[in-house]
Amino acid sequence: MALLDLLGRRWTLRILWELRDEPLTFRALQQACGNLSPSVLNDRLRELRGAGILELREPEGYAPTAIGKDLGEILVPLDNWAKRWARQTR
Amino acid sequence: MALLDLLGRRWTLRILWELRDEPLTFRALQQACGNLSPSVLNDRLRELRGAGILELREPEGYAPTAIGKDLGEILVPLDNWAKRWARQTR
DNA sequence: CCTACCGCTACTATTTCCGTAGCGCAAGGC
DNA sequence: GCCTTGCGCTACGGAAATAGTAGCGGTAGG
Repeated sequence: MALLDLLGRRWTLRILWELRDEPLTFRALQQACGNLSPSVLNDRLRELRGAGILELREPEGYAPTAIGKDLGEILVPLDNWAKRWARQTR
Repeated sequence: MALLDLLGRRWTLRILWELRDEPLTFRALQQACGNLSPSVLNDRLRELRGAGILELREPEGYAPTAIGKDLGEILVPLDNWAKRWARQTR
């Protein structure tokens, strides 16, 4: 799975998560991720755009492509799992 | 999502993926991940054990816990998505 | 002109990761 | 006894990724 190499980078999953329901500008995305470094953010965005998962739509900002949206939906069961998991580890 | 911080580390997803259907020993797991450094592998294993997702079962090796198995199953749709994605980006 | 926002780059410091070697331990031959 | 094999794992130095801060060039509006 080459995908795991792409997703297994810091912030990649988080970025997809933040963009799951609305486009965000570069800076809004940066804030949403807790003011992460613009250098790293730009690296991730370049990778995700290169992979055809995200795109930059002026003037709304960054948004998932069609296939990117599908990937975003896979994160929903992941979120549900995370809630159960948080309940258990507490 | 604190989960994304945990999963958004190199090799974490890959480790879960490799353990999805059978337990592996430390070294077998290391091989399965392309001979990754034992130091990093041990870091990830410690984190995943601390999170209650994996456990070390003697003598079979590392295996997902009950809740860890559930997480592993979420990776299946992710794999399906990856196949479609690979077809498209080609 | 000045202000405000945009995407993004440059640079350095810190953290993480990689690669290699090898420890201590237990089990199985000989 | 004692040698080999495999186990989980640690130590350590160098390489690479990430973080943090400052600021560039561009556009739009007052």
